[in-house]
Amino acid sequence: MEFRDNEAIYLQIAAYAGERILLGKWPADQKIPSVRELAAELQVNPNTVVRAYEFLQHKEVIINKRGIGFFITADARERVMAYSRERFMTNELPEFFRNIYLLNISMDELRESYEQFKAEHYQQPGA
Amino acid sequence: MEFRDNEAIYLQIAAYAGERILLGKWPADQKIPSVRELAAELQVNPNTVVRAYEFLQHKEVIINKRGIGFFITADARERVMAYSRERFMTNELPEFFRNIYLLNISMDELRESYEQFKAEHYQQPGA
Amino acid sequence: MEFRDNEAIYLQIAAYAGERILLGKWPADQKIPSVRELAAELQVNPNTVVRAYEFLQHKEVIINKRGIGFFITADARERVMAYSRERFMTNELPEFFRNIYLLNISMDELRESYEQFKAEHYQQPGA
Amino acid sequence: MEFRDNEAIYLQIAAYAGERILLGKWPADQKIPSVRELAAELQVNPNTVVRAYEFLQHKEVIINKRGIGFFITADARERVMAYSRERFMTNELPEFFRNIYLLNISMDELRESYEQFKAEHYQQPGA
DNA sequence: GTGGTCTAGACCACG
DNA sequence: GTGGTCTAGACCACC
Repeated sequence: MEFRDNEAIYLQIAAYAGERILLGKWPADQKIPSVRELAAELQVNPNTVVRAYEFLQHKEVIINKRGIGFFITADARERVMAYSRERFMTNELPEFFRNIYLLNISMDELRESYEQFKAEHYQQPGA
Repeated sequence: MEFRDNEAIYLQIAAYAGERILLGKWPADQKIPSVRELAAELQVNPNTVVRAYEFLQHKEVIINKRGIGFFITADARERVMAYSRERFMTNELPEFFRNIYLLNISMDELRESYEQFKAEHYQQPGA
Repeated sequence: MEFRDNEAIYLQIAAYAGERILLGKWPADQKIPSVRELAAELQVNPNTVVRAYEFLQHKEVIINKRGIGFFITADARERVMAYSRERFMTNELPEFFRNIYLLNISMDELRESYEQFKAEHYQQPGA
Repeated sequence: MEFRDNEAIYLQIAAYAGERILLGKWPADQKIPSVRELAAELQVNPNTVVRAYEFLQHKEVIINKRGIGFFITADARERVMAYSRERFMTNELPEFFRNIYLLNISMDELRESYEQFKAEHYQQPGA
């Protein structure tokens, strides 16, 4: 995994976890990698993973079973969806609309571009 | 003017200037507010406006006539359009597509929401 | 039994044992549950019960008869009372007073709340 | 300032700030010490103060004005009162009642002890 | 000057 | 083994 430098690494890790949850790859009650494991895998300092997990724990997306590790909460999916949508609506969408207006980009262009994006990134293998 | 806290203030000021240029409110060759004027108006540190103007100057959108002030360059509009579009396409759009896919937001929802946004922000009163 | 997450589980188990002793439910010389029994009942790691029993043994509240099990000591009640009171007076009470002062909670409120607490938790049914 | 070792230092710092706010020593809109200042004063690592300030910021008790520092929010007092009371009621009070019941401590003893405590710690000089 | 982040490394309690 | 905390030190963007 490679990190963009315009966003804190620990937030990118949290976002990555959120994405896995939304995609159903980390179902409820499943144990997630330990701090040390994930740090080794991502080649970051364990403290950075700790910060990411603190964020998710604070959002009640994961929960710590002491001495054992972190687990996905029962309603993690709904929670991730909720705060992601919240963030999207208030932070990203107005900026996005402002940009496409000023740059004179039409919704039809977007639709086309989006189809291509989905095909590239989320293509189902059996298509 | 109020600033979002997820982006540097000087960049928001530069974006504000870019918007005025794109909307034709700051035409070519026009003098723009002095650093001190704008700092006072926006209630920010003058250094912050300096950084914004440095950014615009570096993009050749404004030019400094020493002792007089900053002026919009002849092809400012094209330049703003160019680098804004560049930034939009490479930075924002992929992230945006990823989000609407994960959050399951349809293009039809977006279209509707966009119409409302335009009505609220860019509606000319005498149309 | 459910555990609070602001205190070590083994200490909560030890406190639970102390409570039973103070309430006279575990009289002197009585055998207490084996480590494995209690671990199974509380659904915790046996090591956790071991630590709780070590704590109580160190306080001379229980004693190990090898091959047989743990037994309540003759003066267990007095010992529990002593160290609990010690802990209460030096650790909890000052913090408690500081809190009710800052939060502006009166002793009358407390008295009322306490009566309710006793009624809920320690009311004997046949009174 | 000296720290107890049964609670994280950063939480003790946050609690110290909360106390100052409740006592009116840090009124709304006031700037609080910078991370580095407070770290030097308390002789802890700056990161530890950062964690304390993160906690308070998350509770909306302080707010960061970028490049300037942290400031007490307008309703900081109410917020500190709210979450402190919440914590007190759910975490400390039941434990406290359980203890005084088991230790057979009367409310009259407490009242007396409390008066003494107040006299020692919060005595007004002009009495 | 301000806070924000990250690394490296350590120690600890807990299960 | 697990996470939680702290230190030391560094670099950075920003105001």
